[in-house]
Amino acid sequence: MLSVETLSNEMKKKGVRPSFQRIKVLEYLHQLNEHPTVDEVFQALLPEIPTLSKTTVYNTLHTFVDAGLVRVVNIDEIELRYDIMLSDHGHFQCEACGMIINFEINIDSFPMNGLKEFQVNEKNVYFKGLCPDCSNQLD
Amino acid sequence: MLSVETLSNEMKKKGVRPSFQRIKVLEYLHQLNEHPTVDEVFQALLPEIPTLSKTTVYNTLHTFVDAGLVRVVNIDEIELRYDIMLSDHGHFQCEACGMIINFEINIDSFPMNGLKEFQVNEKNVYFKGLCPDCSNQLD
DNA sequence: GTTCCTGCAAAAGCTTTGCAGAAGA
DNA sequence: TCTTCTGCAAAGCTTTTGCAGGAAC
Repeated sequence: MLSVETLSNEMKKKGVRPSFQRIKVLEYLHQLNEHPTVDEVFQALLPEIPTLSKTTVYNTLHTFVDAGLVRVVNIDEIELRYDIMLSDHGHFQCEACGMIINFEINIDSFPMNGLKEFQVNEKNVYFKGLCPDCSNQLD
Repeated sequence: MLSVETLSNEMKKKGVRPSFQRIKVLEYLHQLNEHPTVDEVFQALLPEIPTLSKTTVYNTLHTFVDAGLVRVVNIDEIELRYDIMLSDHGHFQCEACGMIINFEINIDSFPMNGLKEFQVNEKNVYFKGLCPDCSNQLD
């Protein structure tokens, strides 16, 4: 559990003003360590912040993405998801239960052709399939 | 330019009835060889098929995806895109002009950990950055 | 005092659903 | 005849925008 000061400093370093709502959103992303949708963040914080509005969650997540505190994960075909883990990694989504996990992957070592003159700023890898639990249940 | 028979056979092989609208959509995907959105397909075919409805484009693309004739590309954060190229490849999207290109990539050779017990059915790689043209214009 | 943040309400945009008529097997 | 396909209209959902009040600097 990260302290409020740690979270505040993380934001200040990126030029984001640490409001109460923003601290709570960032705290939630850190402790969940998953890939929530906007609505999941909103629903999770609503009991603690009854006056919270979904607009604020949108604003906050956009601010975080712009500041480089959070990454957008574009696996789900309906809703955007947000990931606090900024280092290069892949995502795996189970087609049965929908869960998303990170996995280590060395993206720089990819053998690729045709991008020699391109300036690559962002690399994303996502796989889909069945997680072990769902795979066993289907047997 | 693929003939109507070739396109029809491609559909029949996958159990899709080759209607006029479906042939036109598949023909467009083949000849464009890019990654259009639903609306781009719709706008492109509207002059030729003035009675075409966007619902039909949605229906057709869903049918194609279900039949394995087309893949969904999930790069753009707003709209879904459709790709006629079924072999493994990566996508690169230019952050300035928005264009999307395919690039060769040997996904099976990825060094990865943590997915040993997972059944992987689909692999996606997309990069973002600047294409050579936009990169030069910014200099 | 000025700028930034929050959150309600409304709008916008993409996608899906219901359904009736048309087309095809 | 029976199933499938098309396309209009309406609904559903996620996300964005406008704006007014409040908080922070």
